[in-house]
Amino acid sequence: MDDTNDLDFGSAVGTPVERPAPAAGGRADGPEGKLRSVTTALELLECFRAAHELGVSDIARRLGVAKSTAHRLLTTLCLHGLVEKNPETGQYRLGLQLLDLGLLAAGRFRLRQAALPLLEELRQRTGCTIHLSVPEGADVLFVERLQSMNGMHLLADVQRRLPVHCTSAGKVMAAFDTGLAALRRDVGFPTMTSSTIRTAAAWDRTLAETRRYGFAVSRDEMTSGLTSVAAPLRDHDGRARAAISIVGPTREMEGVVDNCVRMVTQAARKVGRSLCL
Amino acid sequence: MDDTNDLDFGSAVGTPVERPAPAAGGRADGPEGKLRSVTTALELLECFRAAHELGVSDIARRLGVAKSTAHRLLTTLCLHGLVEKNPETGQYRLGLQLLDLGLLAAGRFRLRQAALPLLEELRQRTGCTIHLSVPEGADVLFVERLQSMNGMHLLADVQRRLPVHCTSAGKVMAAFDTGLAALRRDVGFPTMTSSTIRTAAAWDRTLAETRRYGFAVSRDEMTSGLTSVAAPLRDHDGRARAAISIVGPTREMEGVVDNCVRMVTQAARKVGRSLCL
DNA sequence: TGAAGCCGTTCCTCCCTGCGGAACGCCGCT
DNA sequence: AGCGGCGTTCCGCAGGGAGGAACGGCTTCA
Repeated sequence: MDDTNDLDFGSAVGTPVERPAPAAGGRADGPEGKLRSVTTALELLECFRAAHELGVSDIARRLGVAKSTAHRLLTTLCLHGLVEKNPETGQYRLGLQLLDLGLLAAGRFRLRQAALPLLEELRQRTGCTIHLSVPEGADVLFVERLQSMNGMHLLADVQRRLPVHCTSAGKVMAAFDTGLAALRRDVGFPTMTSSTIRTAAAWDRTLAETRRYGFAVSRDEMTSGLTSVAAPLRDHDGRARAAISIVGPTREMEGVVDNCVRMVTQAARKVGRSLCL
Repeated sequence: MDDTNDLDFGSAVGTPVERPAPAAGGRADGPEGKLRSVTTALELLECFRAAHELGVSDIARRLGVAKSTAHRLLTTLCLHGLVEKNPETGQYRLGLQLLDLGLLAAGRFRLRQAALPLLEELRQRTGCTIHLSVPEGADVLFVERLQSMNGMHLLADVQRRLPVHCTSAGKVMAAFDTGLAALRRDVGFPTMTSSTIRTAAAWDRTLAETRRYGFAVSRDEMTSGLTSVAAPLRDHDGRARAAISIVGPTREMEGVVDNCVRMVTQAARKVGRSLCL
């Protein structure tokens, strides 16, 4: 039926994905469709792979359900904008909201895919651990982490989610995302080490500085003994959507920060370009 | 026509969903949605606007439903690939299938949007009616039609969906889409006028020729007295996804076909480029 | 170190929701 | 007119889908 998904997604990508195979295309009772109506709703959407516009009866036939059922599903999906009714023809077609959700998902995936090779290159050239992160609430979430031996004992217990104000990736994203910066200001600045930013004034100062330079450095602000350098990935509006960062032991980073800044900035720019952000 | 401006929702998402007390008949009809489970499933997807990865309990809280309900929804969505479970964190995130569906919708919409200004330009420069079409089954579907005075009486009753073998747009798409060509060959070649293609041999010959030239002309093949010229919009694989065509009275088109070919080809190329197909 | 608090997952029960079928009004075709 | 499509609405019945409790695994804190 479908499954001709030739979009080259992260095949060589790190984390695998738990997914128990698509429900075998046939009608009949899906062996393990748990929520009937949700399942048929999704099958309904799949129908639009075959045709651009479809009528109620047509869909009912394809799904093997009663006309009334198809109609009910369609109006529900319409309400949420996943499907639209073409007033000219009275037929239904995929809606903008679906496009919107798809783009939401796309952002995350394309990001990782486009970034990975460059992250790997960074790791090899620096010998440090490389992070790819996105903002989430008032925190930064590490989407990808390429570990290195260097200072591993310090990184071993690093979380996947950290407050935005004590990581270089967080600072650089907040600098180019006023919403994110404000969110953290509202939530407050928990202290992690003696170097952690702890006042709104210091926060704003840091952001202004970061905006000026275009990158951020965090020295012992999250974990003492660890330094990181980050550059933002910005979309067409200039808003930061992600960040790439290099993390290493502070004492080993001392002399090479400038070099790291150069490399991470360049990598971020490259990824941004390849994504047409 | 149905322009994208009248999307009344899109912000209808944030509604905190007040739960009717369990087991109490407090109707009060949910703010939206006829199918409860489908609606909450979609609201669930919307949750991922706020955060990249979410856990079961978190989602249950956001939706105001029981943990088990959220879990059931998630596993169902997982089965269809709209959501994935990150085995590392045990959390859920948007899945590839969603991206895929989004792209499906995107194709249709971005196409029209990108093409419209160029179609308008074509209409003004040619004084003819301009069509933007996509394949659908073994037919061609007109997604957009910019009417002109020219030969209006002939076009008045033109359908929105026509067999692929008797329109220039259909021929040019079939030429660069073997699946489409085969589908029409299977379905057969209904005769519309004396000029209509009526054998598989003629069909294949026409397609080969079209491939060679990169455009197609239909003279009286659908409606006698009407001539059209079409150029394809091809994706990165070279497969045709849509076509732009110029339609006019045969007697007025006689001398200007070459000109039309030039213009329609150029317009198609421009649209293709702006879509990064 | 043990208890308490999360978490995700499973099971069970009961009632409401969402199913199919029938009926309606509307078209285009014969 | 009659027929056979369409999309839409209504209704009654039953099974799907809701919540809640229980379980095992984890982290946290006293």
